[in-house]
Amino acid sequence: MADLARVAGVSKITISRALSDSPLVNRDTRERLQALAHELGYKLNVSARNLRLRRSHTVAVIVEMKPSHDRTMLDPYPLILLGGISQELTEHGYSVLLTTRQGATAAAVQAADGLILLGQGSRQDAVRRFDKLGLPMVVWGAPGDEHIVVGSDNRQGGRVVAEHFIRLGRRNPVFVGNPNHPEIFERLNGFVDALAAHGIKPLLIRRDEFTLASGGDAMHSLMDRGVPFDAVFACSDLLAMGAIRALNTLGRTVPGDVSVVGYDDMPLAASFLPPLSSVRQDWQEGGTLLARKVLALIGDEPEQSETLPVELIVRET
Amino acid sequence: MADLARVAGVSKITISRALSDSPLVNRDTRERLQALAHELGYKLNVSARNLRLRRSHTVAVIVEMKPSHDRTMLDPYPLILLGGISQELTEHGYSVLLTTRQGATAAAVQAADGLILLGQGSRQDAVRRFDKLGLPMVVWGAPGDEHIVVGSDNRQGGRVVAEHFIRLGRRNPVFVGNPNHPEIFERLNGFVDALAAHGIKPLLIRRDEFTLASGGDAMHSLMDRGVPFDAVFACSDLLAMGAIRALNTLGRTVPGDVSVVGYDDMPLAASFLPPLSSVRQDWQEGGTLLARKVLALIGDEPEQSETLPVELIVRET
DNA sequence: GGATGCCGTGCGACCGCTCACAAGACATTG
DNA sequence: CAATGTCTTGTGAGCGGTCGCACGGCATCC
Repeated sequence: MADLARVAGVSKITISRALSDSPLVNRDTRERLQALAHELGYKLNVSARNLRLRRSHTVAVIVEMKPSHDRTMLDPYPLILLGGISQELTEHGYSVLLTTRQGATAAAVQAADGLILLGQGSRQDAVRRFDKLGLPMVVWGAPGDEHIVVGSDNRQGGRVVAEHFIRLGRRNPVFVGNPNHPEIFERLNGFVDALAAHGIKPLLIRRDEFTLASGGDAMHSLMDRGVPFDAVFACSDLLAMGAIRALNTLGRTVPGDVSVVGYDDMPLAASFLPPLSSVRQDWQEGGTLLARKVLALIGDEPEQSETLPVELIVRET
Repeated sequence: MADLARVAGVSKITISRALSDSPLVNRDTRERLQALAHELGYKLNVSARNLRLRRSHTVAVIVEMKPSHDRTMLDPYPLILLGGISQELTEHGYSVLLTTRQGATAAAVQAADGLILLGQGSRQDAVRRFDKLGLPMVVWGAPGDEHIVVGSDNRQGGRVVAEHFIRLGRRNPVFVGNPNHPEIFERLNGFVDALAAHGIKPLLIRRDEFTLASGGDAMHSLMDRGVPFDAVFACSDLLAMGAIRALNTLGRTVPGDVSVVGYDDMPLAASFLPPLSSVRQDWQEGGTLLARKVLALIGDEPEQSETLPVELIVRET
């Protein structure tokens, strides 16, 4: 910058002002200096500016990346969140620093202006760990009192499925999933409450893995125990698909004998045989919202948790 | 750090050295200062260090994130790459700065010590754009002369499928995919070459989208044209699944009448009905390799392109 | 005419860290 | 005893920006 100043015949500070479009410098000078900087291929030193301004224009996104550990970062859908976040932050001149929980001790994270936590659903302790960094922070998941949380309305998700089953005349619904996970616990709650209004109490089959095998396994154990059931609410599409396959093998038809609803509405759900009914969340919007709230917090504006509506996509199952 | 130094009764530089485990300071002093720093909750100012050291310990990963634009960042599998990259970089004290091509002009990218490009397969021009940053750079994709590239052996991928078809006695194979994409072009080449050794010339059905619908559509157009075929090599699992569904609808059995092989071996492939044969790439290893090579380049060590072997998983189709 | 104001620009300091270099304490050597 | 070396610590500078404050030039006002 000193070089540039010498070439242009002005002082460093004028360059600095010109490049940041400050109205303090004369319009003509400003444009001349900007053109010159561009021409000479001048690149601002970000580290220097970060040091002086005491901010980094960076938001750290901390994800759970351990494979096969309830919902992992490698699931495609949570990743659309990342897309939404990235887009929104980029638009506002911020960068995304991607880390795992393990890597979050790395130096660069501490330099971030804000924090977004994804997929930490079942680990409130992990979330709390980041409190002490004292950074503006927004969390994806089920709302709680401790943090600013953005998430889908999982309770509504459970409710709409319950109402769907009621409408179909189902009387013995089953819930398959892991209620330790706060988001799924909410789905279960919504499901149970809405059914209770009709005097129905669903059966809970606890399954921690979100896999086809796990869904199939759940159906087998149900049949083995001889429990009567005519509807399955699986808290992921893969579980639902696994369940349907298993039911067919076991000689029960879907949706004839049993109705099945999944969660997330993954692209394949529509072309599954039979096409899978599923609850859709707006991940993209969620990401945008997460980003917007961190930015607001960074700008010292007050913010609050927010819940996004979900939509039941009724197909054949 | 000055404060810390005052409290500890030493100079700034001794603190600095102690915290970076420099052997220059006495072992006891070092441990005492480290303990003190930890106790007082001292956090190194990363921006200051970056400025002084003229490096950021950050690698920018540039992905293609536009939805529905050949392979997008939102496909799950390319994302395992990101997992591998992240893990390897974190282990070496580096951070991942995630950006899209659009966001890559943002200040922070220029501060990165290195660059990894993902999913820019069909846009060599885009890749070239980053050359002028003059940063150590590694690209995922098909090998070329211009850059250091890490990628799967797509040619081998095509070859093993060809050999598989030959072994099954198929004489009229079809390739479905987008040959404009360099990686897929390689698959096609390997496929064509291996078949040529047996005097067979496959048919190419050009499809740009990697969707079920597109796969089905390809089969319909084949049947409409009355072209005889007994094997389909689809360059993605979704295309393959769509093709199988369509073939069934059209009254042709898989694998009775037609053999089908997909690509990527996504988790659902194994539980598809019938279980899908597919070519598997080692994404995780690819990510690790990408990261390792950037780090080497950053450390001024010479590096070269590398190709990873693929594996044909033969299932029922 | 001098006081007052605005506009555009520049000087010097400083953000927090680490480098080159120096220097004191002590042991070793001839 | 001085010369030399090793070990440990400190001094001052500077990485490349931006902030507070000051300054000169010109128009405006009474």
